[in-house]
Amino acid sequence: MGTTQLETVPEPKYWHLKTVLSEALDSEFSVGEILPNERDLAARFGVARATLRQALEQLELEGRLQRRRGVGTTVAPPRVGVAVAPARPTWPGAAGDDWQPVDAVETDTVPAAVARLLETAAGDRVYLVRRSRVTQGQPLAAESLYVPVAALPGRLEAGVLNGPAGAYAVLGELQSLELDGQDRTVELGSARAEDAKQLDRLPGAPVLVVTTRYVSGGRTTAVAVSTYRADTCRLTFGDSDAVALLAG
Amino acid sequence: MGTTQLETVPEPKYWHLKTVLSEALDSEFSVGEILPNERDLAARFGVARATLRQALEQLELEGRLQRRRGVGTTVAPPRVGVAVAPARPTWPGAAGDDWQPVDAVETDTVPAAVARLLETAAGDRVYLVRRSRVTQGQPLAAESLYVPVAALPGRLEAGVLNGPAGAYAVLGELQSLELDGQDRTVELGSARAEDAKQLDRLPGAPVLVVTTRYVSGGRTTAVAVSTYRADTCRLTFGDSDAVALLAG
DNA sequence: TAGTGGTCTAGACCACTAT
DNA sequence: TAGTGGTCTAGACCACTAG
Repeated sequence: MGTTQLETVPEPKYWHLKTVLSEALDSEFSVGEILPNERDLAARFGVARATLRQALEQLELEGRLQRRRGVGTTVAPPRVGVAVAPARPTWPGAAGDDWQPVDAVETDTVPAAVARLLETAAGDRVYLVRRSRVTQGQPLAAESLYVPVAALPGRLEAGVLNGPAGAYAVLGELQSLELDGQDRTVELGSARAEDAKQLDRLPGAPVLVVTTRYVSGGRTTAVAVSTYRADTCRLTFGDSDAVALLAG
Repeated sequence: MGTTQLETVPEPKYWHLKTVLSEALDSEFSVGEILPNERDLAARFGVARATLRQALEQLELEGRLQRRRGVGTTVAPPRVGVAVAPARPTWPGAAGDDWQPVDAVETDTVPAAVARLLETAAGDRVYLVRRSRVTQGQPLAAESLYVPVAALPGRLEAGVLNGPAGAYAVLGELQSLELDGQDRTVELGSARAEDAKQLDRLPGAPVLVVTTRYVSGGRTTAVAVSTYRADTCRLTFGDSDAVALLAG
């Protein structure tokens, strides 16, 4: 201990900056308020714009900020809690789910990861149903539901598939099957171009990818890949007993 | 259609780069293989290093790559599926869970979000138990478990709290209570310095934050905040029926 | 058209790991 | 000590939004 020198912790500037900004957001800003632009902020803190942006990116990742090109940076509202797992297994499109059918097509191009779950071979035909989930005007999630054509009792004509009506048609066929169970995985991903558009984000935006496997008759009958905006969503996996106890 | 000009889509360079690299990873590299260093890669693709890094960051976020300072960039193995929700609610520390107790302390500083769930007031004493989850030598997750001192039947002396033994002591007290239910939320976060260290990542690394609320006697008795490495983990929420069917 | 965030460059230096 | 990824700079231009 021959020196009084404080332990030199070369904490990165952007990290320190993030902390400072985070505290400022708590104390001096309210939800929806617009921050100064990036050039001004960088100048105010005496750092390059790229460094400032690194801090802003982290805060956006944590759901504290919202940035929109051409508009500015605003203080984000708290994340929305989104119920992901219903109390009891149900098919997608069952009464009471929050999804809006968008369209449906028949195809044979299936992501490798999905094909593995469905145990389909290359070239097998599947219905692809696209849906979206919206609350209070804000798009929360986009979903692709894959159902092997062979898994449904009736074959749907290509003519009826277009648009939301087509999506309803496929979902309707599903309800006639008995659902034995389902399981889910959650992982981090980045939005593909198509999803990004639907989510009102730029391609590559961080998303929480929920993969749901529906089991019927001893085999996987459908797979849903739902991508939730990671900046605005908090996924909830409820236990109805616990919820009931606290609510009562 | 008066022009043969292809639609000019100014796809960002880093996005295109990411696609190219991603395909190369699929076809030309195997797990664990070392990529050329960033300066060489950037030169090879004719872009600035910062641009190349933007593409690598995305791929790392998606779990395709693993980068380590001073070492290099390697092709990551597929994400590990981590069971997050046991078939039936159990207290943390119950027989068979994968967590290793690290230590425990008594404190009155609780994150605001946790205090809200526990319905504790400022100054209320809580036990803070830290645990970690490891598979095959790789740290997967770090956890902070908060239990109000008032919620446990017996008061633990400060002396017994240090180290893993202290953690076991608190967890042991919990088992004596009846667990009515639990629920969980999953959201994206960035690793705090302490967690980052435990996870062998840099501060700010993306993590999946699982918040579990344990309900006993009609109130929230404990809250666990578990942070999983987002790059290496895929959280699974199993349905034992479905799993049993597929396994059989 | 003015102002915003998004992309990109060509450097520099630092922190860390392995030899 | 050499080589890696991590941080940082000071610019430039582009894509988008709104008045």
